[in-house]
Amino acid sequence: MVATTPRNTRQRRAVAAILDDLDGFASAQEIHDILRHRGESVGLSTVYRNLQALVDASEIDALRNDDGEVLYRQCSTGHHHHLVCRACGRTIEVAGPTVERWADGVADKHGFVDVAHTLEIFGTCGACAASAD
Amino acid sequence: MVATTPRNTRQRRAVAAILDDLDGFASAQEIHDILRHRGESVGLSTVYRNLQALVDASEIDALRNDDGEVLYRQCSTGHHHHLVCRACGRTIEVAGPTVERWADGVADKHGFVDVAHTLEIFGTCGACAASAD
DNA sequence: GCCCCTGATGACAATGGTTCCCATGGTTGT
DNA sequence: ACAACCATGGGAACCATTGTCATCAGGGGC
Ligand SMILES: [Zn+2]
Ligand SMILES: [Zn+2]
Ligand SMILES: [Zn+2]
Ligand SMILES: [Zn+2]
Repeated sequence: MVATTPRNTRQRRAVAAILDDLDGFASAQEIHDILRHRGESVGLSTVYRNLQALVDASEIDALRNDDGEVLYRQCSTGHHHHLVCRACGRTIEVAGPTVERWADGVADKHGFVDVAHTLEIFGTCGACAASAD
Repeated sequence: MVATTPRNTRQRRAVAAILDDLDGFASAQEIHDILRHRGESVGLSTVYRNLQALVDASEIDALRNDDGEVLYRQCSTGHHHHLVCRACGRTIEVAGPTVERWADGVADKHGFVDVAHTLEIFGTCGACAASAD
C-alpha cells in the first residue's frame, strides 16, 4: 500500500492545464472537447481516469448536476461548498461554518457515524440571466 | 392547461403502496424488485413513470446517492432535508431554517437568480454500524 | 352493465455517461 | 540505451434511465 507517484505524461499535463484555465465546473466530456479543439487530443478514457485520480488526491472537486453528470473544478483547498451557475458553470466557493456544525450535530444526535454531507447551491448567474432575455 | 387526473390503475396503486410501506429511500429498481416478490409485478418502465409522476406532483421526494442512482421516498410535506443511512436507506427528515436563509442570502449577494439548493447528510445508522462489526 | 375513447402499460430498443479491457506506447530508474 | 511497468486509447461493456408503440383497461356516458 505504498503511494506510487503518477507518471508525468502529456495527457496528464493537458488535463491539469485545462482545469487550471477553467473558471467554473465542467464535465469530463466538455474537458475532452476542449482538449480536442486545442489540438492536444486526449482519449476520453484517459480524461476520465485522470480526473478520477485528481479527485482521489483531493486536488479537484467533483459534484453532480441535476442531470446526473459529474462536473469537475480546481478549487481552493479545505472544506467548502459551491454556488454554481446552471448555464455556464461559473462558480463561487462558499464556506458555511454554521452549516457544518449543524449537519454534524444532527447526525450525531441520531447516532449516525461515518457522516458526510453534500450542499450545493444552483442558480443562474447575472450574466447568463441578462443574456437570456 | 387543465390538470388531468391520473387513472387509478393497479400498477399506480401498487407503487404508491410500496412507498407507503417503506420507511427509507429506495431506488426504482429496488421498488420494482419488491413488487415482483410481492407477486404484484409491474413493468419497470411503469415504475419509473409513476415515480416520476409522483415527484412532479410533489408527493414524494427524490435524491441521488453517491453512485448517481435516484432514490425515492414518501416524505412529509414542506421543504426539508434528509439524514440518510447509506446501508439501509433509513431516513430522518431534518429542517434547517438557518441553512435556508443562508443559502438564499449567499445566492442573492452574488446576483444569482432562479436559485435552488441540495443538502443531504449521509452516514451509517446505529443499527447498521452495530451489525457491521 | 356495456361501449368506446383515451390514457396507461410493458416488453424491448435505444440512450448516454461512465467504466472496463487489453494490446500498444511512453516514462522513469538504472 | 535498456528494461520494466504504468499509462494510454479505442472500442466494447455496463447500467440506470428513457423512448417506442402495439396492446390493454379505467371510467364517463349511455
Ligand atoms: Zn452563468
Ligand atoms: Zn460542508
Ligand atoms: Zn441503516
Ligand atoms: Zn433547504
